[in-house]
Amino acid sequence: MNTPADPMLPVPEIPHNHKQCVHDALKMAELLCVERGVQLTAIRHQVLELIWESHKAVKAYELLDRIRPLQAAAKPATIYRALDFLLAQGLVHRVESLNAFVGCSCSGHQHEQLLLICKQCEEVEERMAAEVMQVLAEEFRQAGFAAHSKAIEVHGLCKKCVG
Amino acid sequence: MNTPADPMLPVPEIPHNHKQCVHDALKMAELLCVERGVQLTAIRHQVLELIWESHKAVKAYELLDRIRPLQAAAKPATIYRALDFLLAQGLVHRVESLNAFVGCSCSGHQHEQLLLICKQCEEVEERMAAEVMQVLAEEFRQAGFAAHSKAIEVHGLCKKCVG
DNA sequence: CTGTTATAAGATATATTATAACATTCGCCC
DNA sequence: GGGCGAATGTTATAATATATCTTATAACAG
Ligand SMILES: [Zn+2]
Ligand SMILES: [Zn+2]
Ligand SMILES: [Zn+2]
Ligand SMILES: [Zn+2]
Repeated sequence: MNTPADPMLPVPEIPHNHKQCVHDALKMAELLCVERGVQLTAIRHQVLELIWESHKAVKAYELLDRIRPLQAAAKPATIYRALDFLLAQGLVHRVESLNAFVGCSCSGHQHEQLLLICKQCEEVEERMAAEVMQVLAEEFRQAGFAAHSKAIEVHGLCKKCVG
Repeated sequence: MNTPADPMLPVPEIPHNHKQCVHDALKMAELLCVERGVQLTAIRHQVLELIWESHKAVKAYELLDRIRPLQAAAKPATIYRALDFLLAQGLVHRVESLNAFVGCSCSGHQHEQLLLICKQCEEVEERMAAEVMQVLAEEFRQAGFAAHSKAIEVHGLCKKCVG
């Protein structure tokens, strides 16, 4: 259907093929939902797809506007319910400091990563940051704190934009 | 004025004298504002005092309700402007994951700490977490990311509540 | 004192984000 | 096809935040 990138060409400067990104994320989501016996309904699938249109964080009401061509009757609850589901399944992250949502690029694994949020291009990079998490765990131990969920959100300029 | 705690008594179980907390925070705020040549006006001072009533994060509209006996004409903008000022001066932190605000217990020094947010008692503990910040800095270096501001917010149970 | 500038606060309206509550429909099992 | 729970439709409203325009006040220069 779409012209695929020639796999023989060296592509040193293009860090990723976004179509592939989206495809992988959706396939993974479908797989995980089947495995877990939960329903990735049409609306939920559409919302996930809309979130994955870019690596930028998307606002709930932006999603609402963008889903209307597909779901004419969509209301805020339509979006928030889909988001609740996707968050519960770990398929998207909420970016607390933006009141926005971004696709999770590692839905299979552990969650609670480091989010690097670019002020310029608005893209959000997710990183496991294993060492950070480990040192953080030690800090909790010292503080006598039993952590349930963590959000590490950093605003700044990404590699591309820092020039 | 207030009965001071006898410094000779061992106080093993009371971790802090909150009146002292508040007093120190307000004095520090006044000092810093003078040093910086910015105005800690009556409204700003009152808002800061209200925020320091406890170590819980406070919502903007709670502050609005609570400032009305003092400022009958207060409107949302009254509070948000005061909060903007206090945030800019590093005198309070915004807790992104709660849309709420908490007094900064180290206004003098560096900012961007780790916030440990208790689900039970709702108190927020602020920690410098120097080692975490250092490892995080290394992570940014690897990612080629130029960090401007960070928020590390962890929800869970604090020492007192974890039992 | 008076004009000028800058900052703060008052006032009104509105934008943005999120949830509650209840009705209806859908998919599935029996 | 009847019953059940999950998902969605629908309406209303709550909660959070900002924009804009006006008025007041302080600091300072001429
Ligand atoms: Zn991509
Ligand atoms: Zn960027
Ligand atoms: Zn205290
Ligand atoms: Zn607690």
